[in-house]
Amino acid sequence: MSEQMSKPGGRAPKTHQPLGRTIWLETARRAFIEEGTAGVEVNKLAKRLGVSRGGFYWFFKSRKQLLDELLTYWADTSTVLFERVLQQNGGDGMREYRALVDLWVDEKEYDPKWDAAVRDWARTSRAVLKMVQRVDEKRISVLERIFQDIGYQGKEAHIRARITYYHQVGYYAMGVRESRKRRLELYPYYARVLTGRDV
Amino acid sequence: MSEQMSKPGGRAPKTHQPLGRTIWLETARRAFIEEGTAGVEVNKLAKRLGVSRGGFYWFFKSRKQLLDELLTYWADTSTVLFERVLQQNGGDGMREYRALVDLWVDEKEYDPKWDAAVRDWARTSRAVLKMVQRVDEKRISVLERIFQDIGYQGKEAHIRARITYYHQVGYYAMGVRESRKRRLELYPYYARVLTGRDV
DNA sequence: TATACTCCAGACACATGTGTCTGGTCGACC
DNA sequence: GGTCGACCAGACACATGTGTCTGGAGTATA
Repeated sequence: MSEQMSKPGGRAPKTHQPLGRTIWLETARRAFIEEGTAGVEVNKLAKRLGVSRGGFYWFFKSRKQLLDELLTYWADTSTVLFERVLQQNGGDGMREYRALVDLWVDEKEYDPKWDAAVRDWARTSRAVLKMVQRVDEKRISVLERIFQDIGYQGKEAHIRARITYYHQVGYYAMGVRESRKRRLELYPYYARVLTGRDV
Repeated sequence: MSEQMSKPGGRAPKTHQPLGRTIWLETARRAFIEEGTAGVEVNKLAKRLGVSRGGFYWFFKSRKQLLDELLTYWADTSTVLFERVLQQNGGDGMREYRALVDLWVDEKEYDPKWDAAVRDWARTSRAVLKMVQRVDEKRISVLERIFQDIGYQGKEAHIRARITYYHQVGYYAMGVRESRKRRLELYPYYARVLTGRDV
């Protein structure tokens, strides 16, 4: 969420974003992850919150506006984690690679379901597709940088970045459910193929 | 499509599949690919066909039955193409690999959008997810066989099969749009990483 | 020609979604 | 204590979806 917090000072000091708004948004996000856009219906959200729809339209102009905000929310928060990997492991390619995989396997900060739901949405909406593609490009360029740091040049770094990223997207798109233990166990095998280096 | 054929006895000659039924199904399939399950609504299908909904319920008990048939239809037709690759290139791993990639790049017989739409659906339906996972397993075992034919043993063949398949699923899930020319141009680079062999 | 069967149009009853509007409740301020 | 603004309940009008039912066309069969 960008900046609609609290009311720290007086009655409404300055940008008093009323609390209820973020609750609607977060509820919408959860419903969206579970059921896709079909789940983001004012009726259903109100039922989840145990209130009537009356308040919703005080915060949002329409259901469409809510969906738009959901998308920009995702876009705003979806690339920072990737870029942080570069900042925190500057230069050491294999360390960067490892850090990224940890991010994926942990599924704490990075939520693949959030990603997958947006990707579904993109299938039936041009605007969403464009947004998702911009995010994907950014992420792939991060991966490309990692493979460059590992020692690959130009096109090979790019191809390895794409294979690694597509592979990851496919993994989540397929809805594979493996234990963390097994994923860590398989890690070196994947790493060897994808990085072409011993691990 | 399992077994809702005809009415062999009557005047309709033999297996006279009443034409209308397959038209409804095929229209549903197209709508499903374009808009997901939300597009498979009797109202919209009727509008597409320029008729009223009256006839639909003569062929189908309900919208749910139509969706069920759509799923089994997909499952029945979705693995045969993969298995044919093995049958037609028996033994020669690199030929098999090449044949499979041709299948993917051509997008004539194999329709990735049909796949992607079902995968979206699986995100919000347990039953569909199970079906998709069974199909994925079958396909991966075909790929595993290919990598075995290339010369990899046990776990390595399995991992390479999974990377290749996940990569492909991710590619389509991301909605990448590249020219056939460019995909063929990149082919050797991918092949070298994925097969670990020169091409 | 009479009959029977396949298939469709359109009305009905019902459910569920959206967005608007009116009338409140509640707490913070003067 | 009165006022004002943030917020919510619930009714309304409307749209769109499902599934049922009735009354047919149209065509092949007897």
